[in-house]
Amino acid sequence: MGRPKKEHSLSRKDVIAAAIAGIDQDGAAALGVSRVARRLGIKPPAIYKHLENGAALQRATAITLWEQYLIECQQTLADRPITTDLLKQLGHFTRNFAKTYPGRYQVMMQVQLQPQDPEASVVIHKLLAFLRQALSDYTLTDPQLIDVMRMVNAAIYGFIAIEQAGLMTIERSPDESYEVMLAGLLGAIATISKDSE
Amino acid sequence: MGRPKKEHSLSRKDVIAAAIAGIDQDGAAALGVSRVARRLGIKPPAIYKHLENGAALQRATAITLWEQYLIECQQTLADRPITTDLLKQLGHFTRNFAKTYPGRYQVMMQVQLQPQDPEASVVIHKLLAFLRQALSDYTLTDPQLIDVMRMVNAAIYGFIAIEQAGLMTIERSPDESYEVMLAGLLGAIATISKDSE
DNA sequence: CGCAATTAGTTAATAGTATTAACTAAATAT
DNA sequence: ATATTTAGTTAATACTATTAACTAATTGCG
Repeated sequence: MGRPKKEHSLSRKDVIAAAIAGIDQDGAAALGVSRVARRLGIKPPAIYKHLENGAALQRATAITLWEQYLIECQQTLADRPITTDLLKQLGHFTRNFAKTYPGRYQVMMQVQLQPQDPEASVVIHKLLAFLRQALSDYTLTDPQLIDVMRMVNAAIYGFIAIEQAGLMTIERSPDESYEVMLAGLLGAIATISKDSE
Repeated sequence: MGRPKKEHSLSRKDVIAAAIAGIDQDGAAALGVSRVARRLGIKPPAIYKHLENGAALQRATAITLWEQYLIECQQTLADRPITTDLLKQLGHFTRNFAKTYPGRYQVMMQVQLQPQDPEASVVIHKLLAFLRQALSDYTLTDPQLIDVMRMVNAAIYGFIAIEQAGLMTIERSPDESYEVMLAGLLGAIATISKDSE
């Protein structure tokens, strides 16, 4: 038999949603053709009707995760008063996000997006726009902003990776340590910003 | 037949060396039980006589790569005059290393070392000692040094990942951009160092 | 020396993964 | 009503990791 029998068949979106649900339940390793198919109650080859192959499934899922992360981040920061600076709040949101959804965060950081892919390009530009807003205190050109995004993302990722690996050492609490790093990043941004004067 | 016939059998070191050779030739994906066994001319199960399982093979290989990276780095920086500051030179060496050995660098950054593992612990402490030397201009406590290593490693990794993914944008050359980021990191280190006064 | 234990392999089997090809039935569109 | 498209199927191929059972060569020892 070809199709099961009735009505509503699945879409690309459903596949990605199932992938994300799987990641939340079973970790980043659940992001594969077979695992996702099993969760949807279909056979693995059916996935190929919706996505080119396993790598495309990974990329599409990672892009969706970045989009959802950004939306959540914007909502969270919108509620809070604008007393402390936004970069620190962004840093804390991200660390929190990584703790709540370790699988999602791992996928976001490990799956390499392809800038040729228009979907990836769109979400990257959204992230840049948000970062510019969060850094409105600083004067940054577009390329400087990209430098900053790289550095911020990377530093936060590195911190979280080491923290989750249990590599944190005794003498200072991770919370404190994280504050110090975020402050350091602000120092770095100031340096970059000053450079252009 | 059990053993092939004669003399010299393989050691754990040989297995790891073969893994590294495979990574250099075919990329990080070559770091698997089957691929390494094929390269050694033995059957996959024989690998388990030298390493507990596939994950252990990955970790042991990553540790060896970090050790070799450190040795190369020390040699390279030892030759040069100490005119510019060492952190920048370390940054440039690392970016160069990643360009020369993309597979090795990917493995080093993606394989999570386990701090319980004494071998991993040893190499981490060696890296810290080297970084302290490179940052002798700054006054840093031990935990601050760890903060700095996190940040430096992560920022450089993020930069390189984005560069290798082709995500670099037009307006500024990657070289310039990298300089700016390293300068930013120095600013961050200064901030961290000042904090303790 | 000779025998036992260890070592480093083997083969065979299980189970999981991705992927392609050929097919089919339901839904859709002309 | 019929043809096409869609979303699935099954079957097959080809990898991957891992375990169990076995074996032959080497090593250690009385």
